[in-house]
Amino acid sequence: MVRAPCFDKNGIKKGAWSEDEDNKLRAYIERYGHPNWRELPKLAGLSRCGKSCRLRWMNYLRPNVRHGNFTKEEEDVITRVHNKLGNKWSKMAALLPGRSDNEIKNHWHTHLKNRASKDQTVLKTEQSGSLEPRVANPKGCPLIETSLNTQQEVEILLAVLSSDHLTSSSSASESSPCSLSVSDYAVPSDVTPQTYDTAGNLWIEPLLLDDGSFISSCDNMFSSLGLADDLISQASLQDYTIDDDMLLWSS
DNA sequence: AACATGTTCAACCGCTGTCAG
DNA sequence: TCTGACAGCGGTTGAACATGT
Repeated sequence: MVRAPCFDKNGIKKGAWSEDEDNKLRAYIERYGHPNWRELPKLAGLSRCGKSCRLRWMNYLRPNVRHGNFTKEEEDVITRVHNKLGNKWSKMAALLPGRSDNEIKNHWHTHLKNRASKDQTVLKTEQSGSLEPRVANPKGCPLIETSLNTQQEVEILLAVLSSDHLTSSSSASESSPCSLSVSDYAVPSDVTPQTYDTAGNLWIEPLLLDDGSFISSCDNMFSSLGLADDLISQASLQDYTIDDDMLLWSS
């Protein structure tokens, strides 16, 4: 299921990697690292281009890379992130240790895409005729947009809490405010992706930042939002607005 | 058994973002 | 500010394998 090896006009080999090539690449990187992919193949004695070496290393040879079936949890992460961000395979890979962006992309196209489109159809069918905002849907995983501070206007994506923790303020101002209470549960010190709290009812997705990094703990999350500890411990965070499918919030 | 068609996934390709000079 | 080199990303390809006729 791989491309047959061949050589281009410059003598650069293409196609499937042999075991010998893998061994050379692995041995070289383990010894010297990969400060310069372009130079690496020459130094490692490989007739490959730097890109090909990088791809081979990142997808198959680097330590801890995992292959084989995706778990239900992994598929859930992929589906949710795809719903929010689209084809951001590298961001998904960052959330799934040991999985490469290429593998996630392949898995999406071969297994999850059709399933997701079916789900969308069902969701639209269920939603038709209803004026309920998506935040009311417990599994709707609403997006929350915010900014780190007023200067930066850095939008971060939150896909934070199940809407069990989001309650509409019924008095309904025109902007349809919601409150998000963080006082009802203990904030775990190390919330990893796909984590439930001890009560089993808090689900937190890691927070994806514009720079591609993500926040994987509550402490990290709240500090990044500029929330003081005492506020975290006691407050209901007010002044969200619902805009279309999103919760909007400016710090 | 032979062929056609569909599926899977490793690898390639082109583009974009970043950074140093 | 511009330019070139480089790394990384995401779309696409194509060959092996699986399944159907």
